[in-house]
Amino acid sequence: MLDIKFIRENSEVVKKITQQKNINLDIDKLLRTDDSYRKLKQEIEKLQCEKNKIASQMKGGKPADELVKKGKEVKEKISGLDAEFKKVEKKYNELMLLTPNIVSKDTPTGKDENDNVEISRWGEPTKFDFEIKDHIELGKNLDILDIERGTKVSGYRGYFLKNEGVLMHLGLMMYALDKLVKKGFVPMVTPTIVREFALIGSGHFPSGKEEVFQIANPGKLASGEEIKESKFLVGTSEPSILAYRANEVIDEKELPLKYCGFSQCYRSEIGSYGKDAKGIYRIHEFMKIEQVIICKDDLSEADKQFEELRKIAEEILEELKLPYRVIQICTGDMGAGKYKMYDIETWMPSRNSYGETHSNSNLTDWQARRLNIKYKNKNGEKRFVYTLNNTAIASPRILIAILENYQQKNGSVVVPEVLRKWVGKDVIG
RNA sequence: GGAAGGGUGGCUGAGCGGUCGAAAGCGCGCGCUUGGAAAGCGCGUGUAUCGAAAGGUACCGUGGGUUCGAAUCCCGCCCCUUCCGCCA
Repeated sequence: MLDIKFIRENSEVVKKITQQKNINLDIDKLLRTDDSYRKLKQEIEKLQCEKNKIASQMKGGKPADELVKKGKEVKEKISGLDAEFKKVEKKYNELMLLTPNIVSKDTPTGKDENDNVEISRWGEPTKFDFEIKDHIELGKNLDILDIERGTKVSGYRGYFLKNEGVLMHLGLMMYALDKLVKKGFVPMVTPTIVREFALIGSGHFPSGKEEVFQIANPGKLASGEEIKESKFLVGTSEPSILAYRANEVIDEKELPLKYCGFSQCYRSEIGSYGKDAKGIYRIHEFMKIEQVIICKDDLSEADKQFEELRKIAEEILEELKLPYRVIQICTGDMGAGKYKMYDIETWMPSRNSYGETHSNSNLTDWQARRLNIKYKNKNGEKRFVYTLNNTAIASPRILIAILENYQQKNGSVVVPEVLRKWVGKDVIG
């Protein structure tokens, strides 16, 4: 969310960014709603003042008929206006939740992913002097990945990891976790089942709701039991970590807060049925270590943390010796809440291209406003915090890059050095 | 799953229809006292929103209702605690 005052005073800026982010939202309508929201509120407050005065005249003494009558009249007026106010307030809140964050000055303006800008590259696409196999074939031959039985059991986009596939998958998690803990991040195992407010807070709701699996629908079951509240499966531990601090005021001394969340992640992938249909690039569930930083509302501080998050992800890929590039995401490809965003893409030989493995975002106070997370600064003022996040590692997608880049002519796969401790061998196969 | 009791300010906790934005204690801040500190004493100490200000309004888990008037009464929901049962 943005500050409504900011929207009032900079409506042209907000309109422009709404358009640049391809968001279907009428800012003028928001402003009109805000206007009637405030007018109605003031009217109601005036009446409430009257109501309170009448009531206080009756303190102690016996109710005077005349006053009771007057009080009733005021009450009716209030309830009339209140119905109207509730409607306007609801609309206002809906529109506010859809309002996008502004973006950093260096964010490229663009329509879609084709306008993203590559800003750096590490390593060269791996060269092979033999015919390469893709991760599906490698995984099958080495008996570490079974997609056929995965779909048998789980359906489209299902998979099993087996043997060294599992050791590598979990080894990646432990490797990343270990690194982050050493860098001072607080490790967290977070809920993957969350209430709606967490997803509204992170900005995954209301737009993007179809991306999320809902696992409880309010209503009566055939058994007669009643489900009273919706529950959802998170697509990343970010919503859980942020909601962990919802409605809190954090002491400035505690900042920046650095968390790394470990969780299974669920994505419905509705709207991308035909996309990346093969292999384990686009799947319904995966594991991820996510980095989250909560810092004070200072752009240069946030930028520093943002770059730090990026550096950690790069360090991980470099230690895994996987070629990657960093892309700066343009306005049209960015997501409503983002102020600045990089994707890191890792070289995937079978795709003959880089594939997204990390996503790094600075949301400034856009999430903090939704979740009501503040900090108290040295002057005793309460300010909304800034929030940032980046992937540390997400698997099994990263296994595509590892298996394919590390494959050898005989079909075996060399285990990246940093993972050998967990896999227990140098070569698979 | 059964039974009971609860959710009040940074914390503990009183209030159970008007005098309550809310006692008291702790904590915190300022001052007095002191060689300095502790103790003691005095004063202050929630948030949001509208307003230039005076001041208004809202908030006692949350959403409704009753009432001239609700922290207090009634209902839904969320959460917590205790006991029993079941269980990875």
